[in-house]
Amino acid sequence: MSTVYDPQAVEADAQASWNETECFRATESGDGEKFYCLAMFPYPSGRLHMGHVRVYTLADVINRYRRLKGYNVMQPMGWDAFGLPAENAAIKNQIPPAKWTDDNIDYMRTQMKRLGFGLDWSREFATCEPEYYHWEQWFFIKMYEKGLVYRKNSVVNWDPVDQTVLANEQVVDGKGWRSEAPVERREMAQWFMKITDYAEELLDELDEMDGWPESVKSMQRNWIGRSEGVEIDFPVNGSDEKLTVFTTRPDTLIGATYVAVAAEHPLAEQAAEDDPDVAQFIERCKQATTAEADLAMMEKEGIATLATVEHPLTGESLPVWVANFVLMEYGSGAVMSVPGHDQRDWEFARKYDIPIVQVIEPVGDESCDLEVEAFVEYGRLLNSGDFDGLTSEDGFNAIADALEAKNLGRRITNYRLRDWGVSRQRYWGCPIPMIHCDDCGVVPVPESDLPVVLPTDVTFEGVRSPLTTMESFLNVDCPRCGKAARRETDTFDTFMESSWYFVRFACPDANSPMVDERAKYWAPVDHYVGGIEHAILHLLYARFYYKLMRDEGLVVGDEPFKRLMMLGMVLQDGKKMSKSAGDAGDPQKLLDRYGADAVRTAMMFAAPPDQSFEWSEAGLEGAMRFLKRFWTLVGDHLENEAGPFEPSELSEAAAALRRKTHETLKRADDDYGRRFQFNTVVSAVMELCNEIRDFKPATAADHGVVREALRTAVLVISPIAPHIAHELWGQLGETDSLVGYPWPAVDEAALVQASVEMVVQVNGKVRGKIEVPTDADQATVLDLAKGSENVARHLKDKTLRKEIVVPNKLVNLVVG
RNA sequence: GCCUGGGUGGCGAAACUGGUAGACGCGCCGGAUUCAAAAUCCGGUUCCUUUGCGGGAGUGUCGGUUCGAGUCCGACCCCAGGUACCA
Repeated sequence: MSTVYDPQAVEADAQASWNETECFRATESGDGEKFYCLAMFPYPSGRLHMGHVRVYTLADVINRYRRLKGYNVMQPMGWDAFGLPAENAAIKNQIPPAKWTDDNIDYMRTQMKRLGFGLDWSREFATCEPEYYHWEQWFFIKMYEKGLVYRKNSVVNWDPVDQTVLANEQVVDGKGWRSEAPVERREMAQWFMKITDYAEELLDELDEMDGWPESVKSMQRNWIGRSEGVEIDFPVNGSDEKLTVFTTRPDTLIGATYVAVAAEHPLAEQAAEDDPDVAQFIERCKQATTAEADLAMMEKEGIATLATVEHPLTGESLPVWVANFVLMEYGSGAVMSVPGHDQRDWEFARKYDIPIVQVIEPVGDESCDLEVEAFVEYGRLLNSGDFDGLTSEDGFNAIADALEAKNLGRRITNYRLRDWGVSRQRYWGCPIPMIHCDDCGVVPVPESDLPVVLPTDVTFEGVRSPLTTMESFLNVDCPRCGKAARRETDTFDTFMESSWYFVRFACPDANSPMVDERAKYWAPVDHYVGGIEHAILHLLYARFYYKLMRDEGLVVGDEPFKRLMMLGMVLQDGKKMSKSAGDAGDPQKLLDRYGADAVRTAMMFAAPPDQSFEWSEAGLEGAMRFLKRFWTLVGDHLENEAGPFEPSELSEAAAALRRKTHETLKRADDDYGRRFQFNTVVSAVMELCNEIRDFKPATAADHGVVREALRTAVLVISPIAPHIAHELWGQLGETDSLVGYPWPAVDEAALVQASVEMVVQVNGKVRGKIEVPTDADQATVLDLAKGSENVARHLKDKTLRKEIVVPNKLVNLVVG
């Protein structure tokens, strides 16, 4: 054994051995219960950054730990290859997106291999390959035929100078990032998938998902946003039309003093025809982005129209306003306003001198002063005619009944969740397999003509998608009537690819249909690891897609991810890595200098998985030092002859080391398997190594105890630092592969201690420590506590009022 | 704005079920080794006070519950993620 730890040599050897035995290649016939371990696949942005190192190391730790526990583990890797950055690179550097993407994949794959992840590379694919997106197109048409796909108008960010649609990210301070022209809201026909049909199931199932963090379930619940309320019709005066609004507070209906509609609402457009001021206001409303955060923080503005509606219960005439905070995308694009009992309406009414009427009074001691703010709590109805005196709950029902009786309203369940808009006006994505025919309208591409292949030999002229001007792509015969027609040039949202890739990994070569029987063995994913930034969108779309696939008989079960581990962000300059500029996050130079094990150990040791932290190289030296010490510890030990030992005949010091060994084993098992906290596993192994260092073995039996401790340390650290563990395992004379070696049982007898230290508090402050026999009775403990010197001083001349004993932990003596 | 997290020494953190706050590591200080340095090894290291024993304060801020609060409750401040076209 070399006395110097050389990570480059050790790591090359270990990796060669894994490649040779193909120990990470997964098959359905493997021994043990199946375990599908998956980290969210990366977007090939260029080089790995420390955020990637973190997520893939964490997943690999779980992978390797599960193998030690006897599972048949599958851990694949692939590439989420479509996306905006490839197009930006193409526009900037004139490199075709396909080439840019392929180069990035090659570089990142090499880096991943260098990190020693136990991946089954035979399953690798990139989503930009026609063999993959073929099935996405196929499935989309299936869903179209099923009525779960439809087309409607929806708002986009329009850059009037570049004549193109911008992503929210490409809008900076309301201006296009390249043109710097103010963006406009513009409506366009787009494809949608009916995720709202599954809203109830997506919501209700969260309650059963024990393997998901509460915070993520809570975010998804709020995002889906189920609410019970009433849909109310306000007849439009001078027309047969009705203005329909939704409210969760019909108890406040009598207090409605106006209604407000979105700028794109037909009533607003009608009003604009007669009133240039309204027309001008509507134009101004278009000078905004589509981002909800911008809209929610925007100054609330509006303009009155001459139109009025009739209050459905009082018959009173209410003015119709056009307001910038009402959005056509949400519900019906209209709201009723009750300024007395809704804070936003109150502020709006104050600003524009609209009457504020109180129709709810508090029943408890809440303050209510409509001069100061709206009263938004539930209470008792007043100024509401026949409904006066009812509680809000009863008023809700009485008013809903009255509306239903007049056929001007109905109780409904409303969801905040909106249907999934999947159209993107971009080049580097999966072509939407639809054809536009002048005679037949929209016609799906026939199954036999799939896939619609994205041409990769393209040049960017300006910023618009090359597809829009590529005649060879555009021109196609209508599959229905045979006349000349045109292809859809929009591509899919990239969340489409990431919504089912994890099923495809089970059978990456399946070619009819999208997945085969192997998917039923591997899916669902048993442990899914990824960044917290995906808590809502990706995970919700993937859950939805899995249900769609279930309903097609392609997968079994209702949910795609049994256990979910959400990682905090690795920050750089206070920002998430994928957003920060430069390549300071590139791990390459760290791998060259310290090796993969040190990088992996430092990353795992830095923080618990769910916590965000600022990456710093400071921990690398420490990790490297630890690995060197570990190496030397084993080397020194091997100079001695280790013999067998009888646990009951060990010296006190040797028994203490054995106890530490088995405590470490127990703690690590709990941290790996239950708590999913790996920084403390590293600490535990460091502590064990420190105790081995401090132990002075005198006999062959003592060396045997050290051997057991080192063997345990190697096994426990192996999921985190697998290369050095592979080498030291062999050095310690083990001939079986460490990958998948059975995790040893804890010797409970080794954990038993004769006495424990207890803390003695007086009035909650620590005043002494006592050594007592384990599980000593209360009287013995109290006697020892009161007799301890410093404690006795604090008890002197005081009256003992209370004695609290927490067995084997502490005593608290309360004096007055 | 709204939803979800987070805030503990000089720094990364630990404290799992309300029971010794700061394990483990980084950094720093002192020592050994060395001609010297690097590397390595040993010791110390929350702050204030004390020669020492000890005493006091302390987990973002303010308040509460409790024998006892980093942990539970209420209000607030700051930071991060998401906010439907970044992925």
